[in-house]
Amino acid sequence: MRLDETDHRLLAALADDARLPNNALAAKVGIAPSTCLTRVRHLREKGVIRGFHADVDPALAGRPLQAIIAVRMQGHARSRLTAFLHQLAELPGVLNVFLLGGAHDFFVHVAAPDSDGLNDFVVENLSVNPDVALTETNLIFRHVRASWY
Amino acid sequence: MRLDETDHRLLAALADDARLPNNALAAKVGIAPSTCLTRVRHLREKGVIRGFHADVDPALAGRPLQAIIAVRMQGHARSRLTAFLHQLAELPGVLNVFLLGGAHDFFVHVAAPDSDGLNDFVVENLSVNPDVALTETNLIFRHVRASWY
DNA sequence: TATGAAACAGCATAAGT
DNA sequence: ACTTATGCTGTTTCATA
Repeated sequence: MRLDETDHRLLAALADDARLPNNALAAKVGIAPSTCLTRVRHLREKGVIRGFHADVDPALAGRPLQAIIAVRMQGHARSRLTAFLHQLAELPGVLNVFLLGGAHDFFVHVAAPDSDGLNDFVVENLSVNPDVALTETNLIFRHVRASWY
Repeated sequence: MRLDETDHRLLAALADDARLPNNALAAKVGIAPSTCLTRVRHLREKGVIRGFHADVDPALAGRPLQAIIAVRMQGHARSRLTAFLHQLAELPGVLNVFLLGGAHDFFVHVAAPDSDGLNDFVVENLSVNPDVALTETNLIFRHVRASWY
């Protein structure tokens, strides 16, 4: 699939404001509303746009403490990596999970209510798992969601 | 600010689908549309909802190669951390920037068109900066955006 | 394939209970 | 906080180029 300049401008506009009405979006990009509608629909159907999400501030939603936990698995557990990836993503407070190549196997981006909650998360969901070799918790002081789009 | 059960359900629903119409949202949560409208407005005004964004697949938008680059700064550059944080967030291809406590100062989550593009990013934006002590590039094989909400 | 017009449907808003 | 009513805007379809 090939994206032209107009598509990129549509993506940029919707990444900035997912609720931009079709009329306003069309005007912003310089095409007719009907054209705009079909283009956006195509972008969704092709999977270029995966969805529209509200960006909730974890701190104001009761989880002020964020961390990225680096996880290394035991060598023999390689076959279970993908299953574990999705298992982690279902846990409360988990924001993102990254499957990596390199020194670590996972980065788990998590938001916890407090220090105890974070510790509990690591112990109960990671350390307790015999496939997990080691974890390394990095506290997040600031998180900037970039505008790219 | 205190969030009740209804607020949490609103947040969960909008985090899942930012474009859910107010009517449908109200029905889903079990409140009247007008009540729903005012509650969502409050959540936005208070900053609990920071915005609504389209989730664009970087791979299908011309940037199939993702990485998380760990960055350590020189000791004397601590005062410039925040400025650098926002500077990084403006660069093309940058998805997230995390300011950390611990062994590393930053994690930079970036999407590049290819291997050369990724290398260029690290060299031109990080290595070239005298405040940067070292970088460690971790390739991302899979990325799951968790459903928490 | 993009456009423009016109009919339709559906929502946001604000009143009153 | 809910219900109802109103005005309006987005959305869709179709014909056209």
